[in-house]
Amino acid sequence: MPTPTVENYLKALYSLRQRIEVPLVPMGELARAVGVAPGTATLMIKRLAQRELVHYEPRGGARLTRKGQRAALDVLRRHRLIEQFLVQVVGLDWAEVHEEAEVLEHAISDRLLQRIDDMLGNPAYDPHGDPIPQASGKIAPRTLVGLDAAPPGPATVARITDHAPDFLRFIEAHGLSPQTTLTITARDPAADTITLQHPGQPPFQLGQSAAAKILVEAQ
Amino acid sequence: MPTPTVENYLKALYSLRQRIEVPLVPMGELARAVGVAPGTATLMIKRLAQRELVHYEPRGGARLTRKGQRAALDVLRRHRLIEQFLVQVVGLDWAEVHEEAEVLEHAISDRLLQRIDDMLGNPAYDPHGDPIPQASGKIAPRTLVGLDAAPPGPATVARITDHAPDFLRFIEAHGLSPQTTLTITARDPAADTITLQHPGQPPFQLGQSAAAKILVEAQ
DNA sequence: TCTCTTATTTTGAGTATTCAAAATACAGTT
DNA sequence: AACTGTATTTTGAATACTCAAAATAAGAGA
Repeated sequence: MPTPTVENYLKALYSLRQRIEVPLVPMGELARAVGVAPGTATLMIKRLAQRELVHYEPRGGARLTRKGQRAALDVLRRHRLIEQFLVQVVGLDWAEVHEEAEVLEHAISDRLLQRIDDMLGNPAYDPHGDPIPQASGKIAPRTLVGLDAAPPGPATVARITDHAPDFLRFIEAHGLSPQTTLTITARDPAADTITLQHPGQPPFQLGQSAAAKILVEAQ
Repeated sequence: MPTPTVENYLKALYSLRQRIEVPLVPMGELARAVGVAPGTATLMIKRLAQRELVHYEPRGGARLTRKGQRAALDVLRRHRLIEQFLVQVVGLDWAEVHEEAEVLEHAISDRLLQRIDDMLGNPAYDPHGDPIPQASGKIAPRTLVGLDAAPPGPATVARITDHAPDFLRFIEAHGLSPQTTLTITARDPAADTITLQHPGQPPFQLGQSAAAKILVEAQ
């Protein structure tokens, strides 16, 4: 029974390992992600290593063990199912649900989670297009490309990797929510922009860094 | 911003003061209600007194201040709205929702609570018939009598004061849920039972202590 | 090899909560 | 008025988490 704090460290470790493709997550990174002083992260990681949730190399960094990854996926499942529930059933704005889920994921019981999963019909993705791990810990595999790296032509938005409310509102306002299909009409490496177009609408530009946060189905 | 622990002490103080009609709640009572050792309760109450949430008389007991009562009603509101939501929207069994709400009441945001309140149409009562305090802290006043003290004749169940899952399942199985109307046909002080009857059904008995936990509208 | 910078670890200390057990106060006998 | 039982308070210690600042290690450059 990990505490909410422990769950947050595991979750952070999991997603940092996804982003940065490094064998070990350095303590500084982790501390920043969790929002604590570096020394605090070191201390906590040593405790987690004792519980065999992480593998820790002093001055090197840490990585989840299989056991730790299992626990992290469990939290992620709760988080994403709650997000989907809040949008689908409760009708909250998808820009707001991340913060809510951040807290509720540590409070929800297995029974309630199960009920929610049933109500939603075992969804595979949350409102941001993030895959929802199954109770077994399995995740539906998908190959996605950032909009910045996708070839010109038609594309279907699959996932938004930045959950900041402002960014999500921008995404929504520009019709870039998951499931939307649009056309990549041009790419300008010099200006660092790509040009997109919705059917029957004027084309518009997106900067490279914003485009990178929008993943589309790989053709 | 009280911690979950503090909220639980305030809630316990509030309901103990309802049940037992005493000016001060003794530390022993409180400790038992919160589930901690007596010394722990004393310690905590002294801290709460410093924060002006309770009035404390050493060797006498404690009672909520106006500020403390406000905070307690706030928790109670969250708890009961969550219960009503879980039964009404999520479809959980009313015997189970108490424990769920016990945890979620400390995790839910004001925004989500507001949304739930709207969805449910500002309910005045939760599934057990307990009144839901309004955001302002007001509670709809009602005069109820225990089934053990109600006069013979027709009666409408309004509130079940014992939230133990087993008892609630018993209540449900015997058609004694809130809103149900039935007839008190007899009262036997010697045998310590009262006899009830649903329209068109055979009468049945209830012991005095069980009957006391079932409140009906006072005629 | 020496030195410097930077990241990491260690140390000392604080908050919030808890318990067990010793000390104390009170109330009710006798 | 002394005695006893019970409830309460105090004390000492533990757990889980945190920070700030001092100490240390490792890599980069001279």
